[in-house]
Amino acid sequence: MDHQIDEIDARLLRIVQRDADLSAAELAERVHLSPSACHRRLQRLRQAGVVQGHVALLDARRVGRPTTVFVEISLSTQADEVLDAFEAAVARIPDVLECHLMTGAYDYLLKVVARDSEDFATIHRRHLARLPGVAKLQSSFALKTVFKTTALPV
Amino acid sequence: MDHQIDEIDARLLRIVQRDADLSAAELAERVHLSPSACHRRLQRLRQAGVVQGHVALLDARRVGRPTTVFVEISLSTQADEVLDAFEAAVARIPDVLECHLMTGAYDYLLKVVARDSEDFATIHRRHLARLPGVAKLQSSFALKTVFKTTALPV
DNA sequence: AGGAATACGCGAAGATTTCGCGTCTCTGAC
DNA sequence: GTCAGAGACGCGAAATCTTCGCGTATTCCT
Repeated sequence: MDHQIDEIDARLLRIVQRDADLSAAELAERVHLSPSACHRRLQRLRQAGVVQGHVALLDARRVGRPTTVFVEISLSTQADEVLDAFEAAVARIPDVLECHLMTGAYDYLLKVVARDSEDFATIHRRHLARLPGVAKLQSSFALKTVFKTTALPV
Repeated sequence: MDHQIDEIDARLLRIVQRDADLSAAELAERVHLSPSACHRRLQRLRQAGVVQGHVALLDARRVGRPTTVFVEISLSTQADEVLDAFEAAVARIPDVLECHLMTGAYDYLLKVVARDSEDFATIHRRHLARLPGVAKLQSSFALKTVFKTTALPV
Protein backbone atom coordinates (compact mmCIF):
# COMPACT_ATOMS: atom_id res chain seq x y z
CA MET A 1 0.00 0.00 0.00
CA ASP A 2 2.40 2.72 1.06
CA HIS A 3 5.64 2.57 -0.82
CA GLN A 4 8.97 3.69 0.38
CA ILE A 5 9.89 7.26 -0.49
CA ASP A 6 13.10 7.20 -2.45
CA GLU A 7 15.44 10.05 -3.18
CA ILE A 8 13.59 11.08 -6.34
CA ASP A 9 10.28 11.19 -4.50
CA ALA A 10 11.93 13.29 -1.83
CA ARG A 11 13.20 15.74 -4.40
CA LEU A 12 9.79 15.95 -6.02
CA LEU A 13 8.22 16.59 -2.65
CA ARG A 14 10.72 19.27 -1.78
CA ILE A 15 9.89 21.02 -5.03
CA VAL A 16 6.11 20.81 -4.99
CA GLN A 17 5.98 21.83 -1.34
CA ARG A 18 7.43 25.16 -2.40
CA ASP A 19 5.84 25.55 -5.81
CA ALA A 20 3.10 23.35 -7.12
CA ASP A 21 2.61 25.42 -10.26
CA LEU A 22 5.43 23.76 -12.12
CA SER A 23 4.40 21.60 -15.03
CA ALA A 24 5.30 17.96 -15.16
CA ALA A 25 7.80 18.85 -17.85
CA GLU A 26 9.61 21.33 -15.63
CA LEU A 27 9.63 18.92 -12.73
CA ALA A 28 10.94 16.24 -15.03
CA GLU A 29 13.88 18.36 -15.94
CA ARG A 30 14.77 19.07 -12.34
CA VAL A 31 14.72 15.47 -11.23
CA HIS A 32 16.03 13.99 -14.50
CA LEU A 33 13.00 11.94 -15.31
CA SER A 34 10.41 11.96 -18.07
CA PRO A 35 7.25 14.03 -17.55
CA SER A 36 5.11 10.93 -17.45
CA ALA A 37 7.23 9.26 -14.80
CA CYS A 38 7.08 12.44 -12.71
CA HIS A 39 3.39 12.61 -13.09
CA ARG A 40 2.95 8.99 -12.08
CA ARG A 41 5.10 9.39 -8.99
CA LEU A 42 3.20 12.45 -7.87
CA GLN A 43 -0.06 10.68 -8.54
CA ARG A 44 1.07 7.77 -6.42
CA LEU A 45 2.21 10.04 -3.60
CA ARG A 46 -1.14 11.77 -3.68
CA GLN A 47 -2.98 8.48 -3.61
CA ALA A 48 -0.83 7.21 -0.76
CA GLY A 49 -1.83 10.30 1.20
CA VAL A 50 1.68 11.67 1.42
CA VAL A 51 0.52 14.64 -0.60
CA GLN A 52 -2.69 15.77 1.01
CA GLY A 53 -3.60 18.28 -1.63
CA HIS A 54 -2.76 21.53 -3.32
CA VAL A 55 -3.72 24.91 -1.99
CA ALA A 56 -3.20 28.56 -2.81
CA LEU A 57 -1.35 30.54 -0.16
CA LEU A 58 -2.52 34.10 0.36
CA ASP A 59 -0.65 37.11 1.63
CA ALA A 60 -2.15 37.73 5.07
CA ARG A 61 -1.43 41.42 4.86
CA ARG A 62 -3.13 41.82 1.53
CA VAL A 63 -6.29 40.16 2.76
CA GLY A 64 -6.34 42.31 5.86
CA ARG A 65 -5.08 39.81 8.45
CA PRO A 66 -1.64 41.07 9.34
CA THR A 67 -1.82 40.21 13.03
CA THR A 68 -0.99 36.79 14.42
CA VAL A 69 -1.76 35.94 18.02
CA PHE A 70 -1.00 32.77 19.95
CA VAL A 71 -3.48 31.96 22.67
CA GLU A 72 -2.82 29.56 25.53
CA ILE A 73 -5.98 28.11 26.96
CA SER A 74 -6.57 26.29 30.21
CA LEU A 75 -9.79 24.37 30.70
CA SER A 76 -11.65 23.96 33.92
CA THR A 77 -11.55 20.17 33.63
CA GLN A 78 -10.07 17.51 31.36
CA ALA A 79 -13.28 15.54 31.07
CA ASP A 80 -13.63 14.01 27.64
CA GLU A 81 -16.94 15.66 26.87
CA VAL A 82 -15.52 19.06 27.71
CA LEU A 83 -12.52 18.54 25.47
CA ASP A 84 -14.70 17.32 22.62
CA ALA A 85 -17.08 20.22 22.99
CA PHE A 86 -14.21 22.66 23.12
CA GLU A 87 -12.57 21.22 20.02
CA ALA A 88 -15.77 21.19 18.05
CA ALA A 89 -16.54 24.77 18.96
CA VAL A 90 -13.09 26.15 18.28
CA ALA A 91 -13.04 24.53 14.85
CA ARG A 92 -15.94 26.75 13.87
CA ILE A 93 -14.07 29.99 14.40
CA PRO A 94 -12.53 30.96 11.06
CA ASP A 95 -10.02 33.31 12.69
CA VAL A 96 -8.40 30.30 14.36
CA LEU A 97 -5.92 28.71 11.98
CA GLU A 98 -4.48 26.06 14.28
CA CYS A 99 -5.47 24.30 17.47
CA HIS A 100 -3.09 22.03 19.35
CA LEU A 101 -3.68 19.99 22.45
CA MET A 102 -0.63 20.58 24.61
CA THR A 103 1.35 19.02 27.38
CA GLY A 104 2.41 21.24 30.24
CA ALA A 105 1.13 24.37 31.85
CA TYR A 106 -1.95 24.88 29.71
CA ASP A 107 -4.26 22.69 27.65
CA TYR A 108 -4.58 24.19 24.16
CA LEU A 109 -2.55 26.47 22.01
CA LEU A 110 -4.35 28.40 19.28
CA LYS A 111 -2.95 30.35 16.40
CA VAL A 112 -5.28 33.20 15.53
CA VAL A 113 -5.18 35.82 12.78
CA ALA A 114 -6.77 39.23 13.30
CA ARG A 115 -7.14 42.48 11.39
CA ASP A 116 -5.50 44.41 14.22
CA SER A 117 -5.38 44.34 17.99
CA GLU A 118 -8.83 45.80 18.34
CA ASP A 119 -10.18 43.11 16.07
CA PHE A 120 -8.43 40.56 18.22
CA ALA A 121 -10.11 42.01 21.27
CA THR A 122 -13.43 41.37 19.60
CA ILE A 123 -12.49 37.83 18.64
CA HIS A 124 -11.31 37.25 22.15
CA ARG A 125 -14.46 38.53 23.75
CA ARG A 126 -16.98 37.21 21.28
CA HIS A 127 -15.50 33.84 20.47
CA LEU A 128 -12.57 32.64 22.51
CA ALA A 129 -13.81 33.60 25.95
CA ARG A 130 -17.11 31.91 25.19
CA LEU A 131 -15.67 28.55 24.25
CA PRO A 132 -17.03 25.76 26.45
CA GLY A 133 -14.92 24.81 29.46
CA VAL A 134 -12.46 27.68 29.27
CA ALA A 135 -10.89 28.60 32.60
CA LYS A 136 -8.09 30.89 31.53
CA LEU A 137 -6.78 32.56 28.40
CA GLN A 138 -3.39 34.00 27.80
CA SER A 139 -2.63 35.76 24.53
CA SER A 140 0.77 36.54 23.03
CA PHE A 141 1.10 38.82 20.03
CA ALA A 142 3.51 38.33 17.19
CA LEU A 143 5.22 41.64 16.47
CA LYS A 144 6.51 40.28 13.23
CA THR A 145 6.54 36.94 11.50
CA VAL A 146 10.18 36.42 10.64
CA PHE A 147 9.35 33.52 8.37
CA LYS A 148 6.79 30.86 7.82
CA THR A 149 6.63 27.82 5.59
CA THR A 150 4.38 24.87 5.00
CA ALA A 151 7.29 22.82 3.65
CA LEU A 152 8.20 19.90 5.85
CA PRO A 153 11.75 18.61 5.77
CA VAL A 154 11.86 15.50 3.55
CA MET B 1 -2.30 48.66 -9.04
CA ASP B 2 -4.12 46.66 -6.41
CA HIS B 3 -7.78 46.37 -7.12
CA GLN B 4 -10.50 45.97 -4.61
CA ILE B 5 -11.44 42.40 -3.79
CA ASP B 6 -15.11 41.98 -4.56
CA GLU B 7 -17.41 39.19 -3.47
CA ILE B 8 -16.55 36.99 -6.44
CA ASP B 9 -12.83 37.32 -5.77
CA ALA B 10 -13.48 36.43 -2.16
CA ARG B 11 -15.35 33.32 -3.16
CA LEU B 12 -12.61 32.30 -5.53
CA LEU B 13 -10.04 32.83 -2.80
CA ARG B 14 -12.02 30.81 -0.31
CA ILE B 15 -12.13 27.95 -2.77
CA VAL B 16 -8.54 27.91 -3.97
CA GLN B 17 -7.25 28.26 -0.43
CA ARG B 18 -8.77 24.88 0.28
CA ASP B 19 -8.28 23.18 -3.05
CA ALA B 20 -6.19 24.57 -5.84
CA ASP B 21 -6.60 21.48 -8.00
CA LEU B 22 -9.94 22.54 -9.37
CA SER B 23 -9.99 23.42 -13.02
CA ALA B 24 -11.07 26.82 -14.21
CA ALA B 25 -14.22 25.20 -15.49
CA GLU B 26 -15.14 23.82 -12.07
CA LEU B 27 -14.36 27.12 -10.43
CA ALA B 28 -16.44 28.86 -13.02
CA GLU B 29 -19.43 26.78 -12.17
CA ARG B 30 -19.12 27.49 -8.46
CA VAL B 31 -18.91 31.24 -8.83
CA HIS B 32 -21.22 31.53 -11.84
CA LEU B 33 -18.69 32.93 -14.23
CA SER B 34 -17.07 31.71 -17.43
CA PRO B 35 -13.82 29.76 -17.18
CA SER B 36 -11.91 32.54 -18.86
CA ALA B 37 -13.18 35.19 -16.47
CA CYS B 38 -12.25 32.98 -13.53
CA HIS B 39 -8.85 32.44 -14.91
CA ARG B 40 -8.30 36.13 -15.48
CA ARG B 41 -9.39 37.02 -11.97
CA LEU B 42 -7.07 34.46 -10.43
CA GLN B 43 -4.27 35.66 -12.64
CA ARG B 44 -4.86 39.20 -11.50
CA LEU B 45 -4.95 38.17 -7.84
CA ARG B 46 -1.70 36.33 -8.29
CA GLN B 47 -0.10 39.29 -9.97
CA ALA B 48 -1.35 41.64 -7.29
CA GLY B 49 0.35 39.42 -4.73
CA VAL B 50 -2.85 38.45 -2.97
CA VAL B 51 -2.21 34.88 -4.02
CA GLN B 52 1.40 34.22 -3.17
CA GLY B 53 1.58 30.85 -4.86
CA HIS B 54 0.44 27.30 -4.95
CA VAL B 55 1.97 24.56 -2.85
CA ALA B 56 1.44 20.90 -2.10
CA LEU B 57 0.60 20.11 1.51
CA LEU B 58 2.10 16.92 2.89
CA ASP B 59 0.90 14.67 5.66
CA ALA B 60 3.41 15.25 8.45
CA ARG B 61 2.88 11.78 9.82
CA ARG B 62 3.53 10.12 6.50
CA VAL B 63 6.79 11.93 6.02
CA GLY B 64 7.91 11.04 9.50
CA ARG B 65 7.34 14.35 11.28
CA PRO B 66 4.41 13.69 13.57
CA THR B 67 5.67 15.79 16.47
CA THR B 68 5.08 19.53 16.72
CA VAL B 69 6.86 21.57 19.35
CA PHE B 70 6.54 25.25 20.15
CA VAL B 71 9.68 26.83 21.52
CA GLU B 72 9.78 30.13 23.38
CA ILE B 73 13.14 31.80 23.16
CA SER B 74 14.59 34.64 25.20
CA LEU B 75 17.68 36.40 23.96
CA SER B 76 20.40 37.83 26.11
CA THR B 77 20.02 41.27 24.52
CA GLN B 78 17.76 43.02 22.02
CA ALA B 79 20.60 44.58 20.08
CA ASP B 80 19.80 44.76 16.38
CA GLU B 81 22.81 42.74 15.29
CA VAL B 82 21.91 39.97 17.69
CA LEU B 83 18.36 39.82 16.43
CA ASP B 84 19.49 39.82 12.82
CA ALA B 85 22.05 37.11 13.45
CA PHE B 86 19.49 35.04 15.32
CA GLU B 87 16.91 35.37 12.56
CA ALA B 88 19.36 34.51 9.84
CA ALA B 89 20.56 31.45 11.70
CA VAL B 90 17.14 30.13 12.63
CA ALA B 91 15.97 30.42 9.03
CA ARG B 92 18.57 27.83 8.08
CA ILE B 93 17.12 25.10 10.28
CA PRO B 94 14.69 23.10 8.15
CA ASP B 95 12.95 21.64 11.19
CA VAL B 96 11.74 25.12 12.09
CA LEU B 97 8.57 25.92 10.17
CA GLU B 98 7.74 29.27 11.69
CA CYS B 99 9.54 31.99 13.57
CA HIS B 100 7.72 34.92 15.14
CA LEU B 101 9.11 37.91 16.98
CA MET B 102 6.90 38.30 20.02
CA THR B 103 5.78 40.88 22.51
CA GLY B 104 5.75 39.87 26.14
CA ALA B 105 7.66 37.47 28.30
CA TYR B 106 9.97 36.03 25.65
CA ASP B 107 11.41 37.21 22.35
CA TYR B 108 10.74 34.56 19.72
CA LEU B 109 8.27 31.78 19.24
CA LEU B 110 9.27 28.89 16.97
CA LYS B 111 7.18 26.12 15.55
CA VAL B 112 9.30 23.03 15.10
CA VAL B 113 8.53 19.60 13.65
CA ALA B 114 10.39 16.52 14.83
CA ARG B 115 10.35 12.79 14.20
CA ASP B 116 9.76 12.09 17.90
CA SER B 117 10.79 13.51 21.23
CA GLU B 118 14.26 12.09 21.00
CA ASP B 119 14.70 13.69 17.63
CA PHE B 120 13.54 16.94 19.14
CA ALA B 121 16.14 16.58 21.85
CA THR B 122 18.75 16.39 19.14
CA ILE B 123 17.37 19.39 17.30
CA HIS B 124 17.29 21.27 20.57
CA ARG B 125 20.86 20.46 21.48
CA ARG B 126 22.42 20.68 18.05
CA HIS B 127 20.56 23.60 16.57
CA LEU B 128 18.31 25.61 18.84
CA ALA B 129 20.61 25.87 21.84
CA ARG B 130 23.41 26.99 19.56
CA LEU B 131 21.56 29.86 17.96
CA PRO B 132 23.36 33.16 18.50
CA GLY B 133 22.23 35.26 21.47
CA VAL B 134 19.99 32.66 23.07
CA ALA B 135 19.57 33.08 26.82
CA LYS B 136 16.71 30.73 27.54
CA LEU B 137 14.60 28.13 25.76
CA GLN B 138 11.28 26.77 26.80
CA SER B 139 9.65 24.01 24.78
CA SER B 140 6.01 22.94 24.77
CA PHE B 141 4.93 19.76 23.03
CA ALA B 142 1.74 19.35 21.09
CA LEU B 143 0.09 16.10 22.16
CA LYS B 144 -2.21 16.28 19.21
CA THR B 145 -2.96 18.78 16.51
CA VAL B 146 -6.71 19.18 16.65
CA PHE B 147 -6.78 21.01 13.35
CA LYS B 148 -4.65 23.15 11.14
CA THR B 149 -5.38 25.18 8.04
CA THR B 150 -3.61 27.60 5.78
CA ALA B 151 -6.89 29.19 4.74
CA LEU B 152 -7.24 32.75 5.91
CA PRO B 153 -10.71 34.16 6.45
CA VAL B 154 -11.65 36.26 3.41
C1' DA C 1 18.43 -18.77 -14.29
C1' DG C 2 13.52 -17.74 -14.60
C1' DG C 3 9.63 -14.97 -13.79
C1' DA C 4 6.84 -11.57 -11.62
C1' DA C 5 6.61 -6.95 -10.31
C1' DT C 6 7.82 -2.32 -10.84
C1' DA C 7 9.19 1.70 -13.17
C1' DC C 8 10.74 3.94 -17.30
C1' DG C 9 10.30 6.54 -21.86
C1' DC C 10 7.67 7.36 -25.87
C1' DG C 11 3.85 9.04 -28.15
C1' DA C 12 -0.99 9.99 -28.90
C1' DA C 13 -5.60 11.40 -27.21
C1' DG C 14 -8.11 14.16 -24.44
C1' DA C 15 -8.38 18.22 -21.37
C1' DT C 16 -7.22 22.51 -19.99
C1' DT C 17 -5.13 26.81 -20.05
C1' DT C 18 -4.65 31.03 -22.35
C1' DC C 19 -5.64 34.74 -25.24
C1' DG C 20 -7.69 37.70 -29.02
C1' DC C 21 -11.97 39.68 -30.21
C1' DG C 22 -16.42 41.71 -30.05
C1' DT C 23 -19.99 43.14 -26.70
C1' DC C 24 -21.91 45.11 -22.57
C1' DT C 25 -22.07 48.00 -18.48
C1' DC C 26 -20.61 51.56 -15.60
C1' DT C 27 -18.58 56.07 -14.77
C1' DG C 28 -17.47 60.74 -15.49
C1' DA C 29 -17.32 64.87 -18.38
C1' DC C 30 -19.49 68.11 -21.17
C1' DG D 1 -28.76 63.46 -21.60
C1' DT D 2 -25.38 61.43 -24.14
C1' DC D 3 -20.97 60.28 -25.45
C1' DA D 4 -16.23 58.43 -24.74
C1' DG D 5 -13.18 55.45 -22.12
C1' DA D 6 -12.22 51.90 -18.95
C1' DG D 7 -13.01 47.49 -17.31
C1' DA D 8 -14.98 42.98 -17.33
C1' DC D 9 -17.56 39.39 -19.64
C1' DG D 10 -18.40 35.31 -22.78
C1' DC D 11 -17.10 32.88 -26.82
C1' DG D 12 -14.12 30.22 -29.41
C1' DA D 13 -9.64 28.81 -31.19
C1' DA D 14 -4.75 27.80 -30.54
C1' DA D 15 -1.23 26.28 -27.77
C1' DT D 16 -0.04 23.52 -23.68
C1' DC D 17 -0.31 20.21 -20.59
C1' DT D 18 -2.05 16.13 -18.45
C1' DT D 19 -2.95 11.42 -18.77
C1' DC D 20 -2.65 6.86 -20.24
C1' DG D 21 -1.64 2.63 -23.14
C1' DC D 22 2.20 0.10 -24.76
C1' DG D 23 6.60 -2.02 -25.22
C1' DT D 24 11.11 -2.34 -22.85
C1' DA D 25 14.45 -2.43 -19.15
C1' DT D 26 15.70 -3.34 -14.42
C1' DT D 27 15.23 -5.40 -9.98
C1' DC D 28 14.28 -8.71 -6.75
C1' DC D 29 12.87 -13.04 -5.16
C1' DT D 30 12.66 -17.89 -5.59
